[in-house]
Amino acid sequence: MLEKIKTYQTFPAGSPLIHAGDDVELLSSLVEGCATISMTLEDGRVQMVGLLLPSDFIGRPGRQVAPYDITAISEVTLCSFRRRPFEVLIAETPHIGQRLLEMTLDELDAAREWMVLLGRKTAREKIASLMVILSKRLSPRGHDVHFELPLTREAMASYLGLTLETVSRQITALRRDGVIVQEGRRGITVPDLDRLIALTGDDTDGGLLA
Amino acid sequence: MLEKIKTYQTFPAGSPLIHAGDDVELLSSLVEGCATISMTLEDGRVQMVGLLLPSDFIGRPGRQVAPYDITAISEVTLCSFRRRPFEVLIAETPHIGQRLLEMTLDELDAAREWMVLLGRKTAREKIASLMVILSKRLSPRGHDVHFELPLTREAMASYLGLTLETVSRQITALRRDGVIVQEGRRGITVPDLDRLIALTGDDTDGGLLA
DNA sequence: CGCAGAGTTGATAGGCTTCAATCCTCGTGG
DNA sequence: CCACGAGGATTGAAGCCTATCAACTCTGCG
Repeated sequence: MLEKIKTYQTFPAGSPLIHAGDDVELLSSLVEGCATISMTLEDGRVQMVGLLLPSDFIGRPGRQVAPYDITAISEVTLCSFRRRPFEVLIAETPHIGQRLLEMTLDELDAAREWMVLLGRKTAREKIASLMVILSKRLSPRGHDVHFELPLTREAMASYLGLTLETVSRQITALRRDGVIVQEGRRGITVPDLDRLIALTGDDTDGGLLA
Repeated sequence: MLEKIKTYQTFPAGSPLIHAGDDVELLSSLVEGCATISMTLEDGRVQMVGLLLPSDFIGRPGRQVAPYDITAISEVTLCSFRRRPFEVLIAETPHIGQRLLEMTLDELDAAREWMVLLGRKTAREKIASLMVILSKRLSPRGHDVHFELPLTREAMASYLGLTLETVSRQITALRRDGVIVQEGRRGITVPDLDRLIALTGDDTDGGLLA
């Protein structure tokens, strides 16, 4: 049934997909590429509050107005549904509603983990944490841990609550210490993931690190 | 039907209500008092990731293991339901599921707004933001803006990603500037709420400030 | 009265930001 | 084919905000 109302769209890198305050008529699933969720203060300071990778969902059933800016940072393909038919579908199929609640709870957990990072971690720990997150989401299973950074230094800074200079310095430091190996500007290999994880400052038992 | 499975319980200030990693058998609604949601790093640094005030919900349907510590910071009264019957109720009444999704989305929005605070705001802006939040939730409507701080300086520091000394200094500074008036250690009056809001750094148009 | 916990205030230090200059890298066009 | 340009990234120096360490004050209560 979803088949009937879905459409695919592709946007170039840098496209604003949604602007805070807009009326949102389309709910989407990110099929390919990478986008960011961000908020801006009065004087222009920006904080990224979410990173969207393939399989992530964009938009909220039951909410007309977008609370955040969403921007493509690589070429992005979306699979979109019009709001109304989708909301009807949810109302009729409790199972989908439950799944949506599950996803929202996961997002909430991720947001809270990120609050700990923003509030209490050092620059070094922040960078290590980001690398671990990206390793888990982008590195193919089973192989050596390797991935391409989908973010510029500026975007990383925005996500981590740092400046781009500090991000650059800390990445340089991690490379000097042999914790990561760089291939070109964006390629990252992690020779020993446990060593990287040890630098995140996270409590290694307490449940959340699934 | 909820009537049949609900029980009331009261806990003294300081009680740990839930410890991260625990199996949670009871879902609750906070009836009276104030509690905090917090996470702890390896070496003991603590970040509060949520503040629970009357009418807030504790626990997640469908999630057995608690991801956070929840602690009473004043005497607290909970209205609790056993997990199973409550989950059955949700499955049978889509309306409740929708309400739960609504509440979770609200929490997510609050968490993301807090990420901006933690990542980008100055100490001054953080304190001002907290005061505004507490004004909105604790000050009786229609009167002058006045409330009692439910948090110690340390708890505020934990919530704001600061130290308690910095919190104390900034509160002193706000009082010196006449933005707030203190009555005793905990009483706060805000003579001009707009002036306080102007100090939060928040963008005053873009949607989220409902 | 005196103690304990919460809060305030002061001095110092450190980590990150800011400002600035330079270096890469890659795509473009002469 | 290679020089050139522009945006991204790195590196350096200086300064500021907040943390840290420490002493002291206030308040309520046994």
